[in-house]
Amino acid sequence: MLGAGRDMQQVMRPGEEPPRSVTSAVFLQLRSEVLTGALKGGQPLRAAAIASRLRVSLTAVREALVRLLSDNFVTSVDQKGFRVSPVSAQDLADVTQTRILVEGTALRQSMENGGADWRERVIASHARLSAIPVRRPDKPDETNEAWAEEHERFHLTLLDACGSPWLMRFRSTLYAHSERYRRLSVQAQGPSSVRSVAQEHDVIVEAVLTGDADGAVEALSQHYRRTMEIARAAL
Amino acid sequence: MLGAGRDMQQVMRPGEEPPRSVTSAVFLQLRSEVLTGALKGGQPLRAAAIASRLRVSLTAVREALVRLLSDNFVTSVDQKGFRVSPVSAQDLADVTQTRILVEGTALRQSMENGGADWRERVIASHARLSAIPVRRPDKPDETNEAWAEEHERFHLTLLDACGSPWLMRFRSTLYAHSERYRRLSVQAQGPSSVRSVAQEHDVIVEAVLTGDADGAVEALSQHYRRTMEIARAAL
DNA sequence: GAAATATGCAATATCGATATTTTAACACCG
DNA sequence: CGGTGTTAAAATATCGATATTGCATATTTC
Repeated sequence: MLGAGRDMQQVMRPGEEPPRSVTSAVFLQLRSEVLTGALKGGQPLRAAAIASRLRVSLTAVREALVRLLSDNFVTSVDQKGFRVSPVSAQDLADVTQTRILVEGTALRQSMENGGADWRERVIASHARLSAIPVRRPDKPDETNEAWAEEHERFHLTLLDACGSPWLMRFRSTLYAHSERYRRLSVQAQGPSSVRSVAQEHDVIVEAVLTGDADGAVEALSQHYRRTMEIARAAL
Repeated sequence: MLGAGRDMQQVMRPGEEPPRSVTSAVFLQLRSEVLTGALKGGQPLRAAAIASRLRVSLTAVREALVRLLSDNFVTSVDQKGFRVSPVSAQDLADVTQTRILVEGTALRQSMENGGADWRERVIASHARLSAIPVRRPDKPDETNEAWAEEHERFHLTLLDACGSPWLMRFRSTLYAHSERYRRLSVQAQGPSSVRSVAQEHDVIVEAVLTGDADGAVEALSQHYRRTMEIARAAL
């Protein structure tokens, strides 16, 4: 199965290394499937079925499922197995609000702590992101994975001078959940609505470089609220 | 092993049900040992050794270890196994600061959303906590487990009207880590320093009942900063 | 003598098989 | 009918054994 990564398109996250164990490979695969919506919220995850589908032992699948508990992508009850965590409008609102709290705080601290090198990395990451189209011309109704990866890297860079491993940990989880909702909405509405995400990023970066913390946090918050509004329509 | 819970004193957390699987029992046991300091920060966790100590299979131990990753009580690297997460002054500061952010926000929201029933539960929980001595007369150099459980229940009650599952989830993790540091400091300094924790709780409750959100958050923050100061001395 | 490579051992990871528990279908009784 | 107990099937959880990997030490090579 360690070779299976090659024929199974997986959602990659910044700084993530290729799996060095079967369990990790299964974990990445299942996380991808939850994230992209191949596995739907509320759906039971039957270890045996997954094991035979991925040609892997039960043990490896169980361990991967337990790992998914960390991010709250699955839930479990003793003797009753695992389920994909459900999606809901309430959860979307909660994810968004909590994310604004966590990332807003982290952004402020990043702006305080970050030096010239940090600002340069923000500029560079922003430039890289701007160069990637949100949708690929050949597949306009799916998420462009290259964009998605660079998009997280950009938001990560904005915050990574904050100096708080705990905030960054929570950020990571909340980002992943936001991303699940975003992908759901992309699937639901097709290529039609092309929102001006790029412009929103521009506003954030400008405020950051100006040193306007309140403005930057507000722009970031708006960015997430808009993401939420669009995703809510898709539920 | 499911019977082993009886002869292994375990740290219980509010609302936690007794384990219905071997894996859960091992998980609770190991979490207790990390929390109480029986397993020290940085120490490798050898699955085989734990399995034979607890008379349980490797699989159960591995699953329990993977579950501990959720709370960041252990870390792991593929092919290199598991380690107890280290403690440090920086981490203590980060836990405390992040906790103040999360719980401060949750407390504000709780005060907005919570009705008369909530305020009554706060009063009741505070009363129950006040009736339990911080140290048991017979074992003055250990944590009184009954107090510890009610103490978390009190802090939980303060926030549980906030309406944000995500904040409550993060709260739970941060509380557990704070508790680890607190227990380290109790062991380090013995029964000598009896801080006026009860008074600090009184101040919080008074502000809550008065409807003074800023005061309540500030009192809560102070409470945690003092906890941190004492714990820092023990590192 | 230092760097690179082999070797044995200890620890991790994976597997297939088995035990236990839940679930749902169905008969039985009130 | 509605509830209750029984039981077969399905799913989860656990185990012991094996394969794989990493690490420290010894050995070779330059």
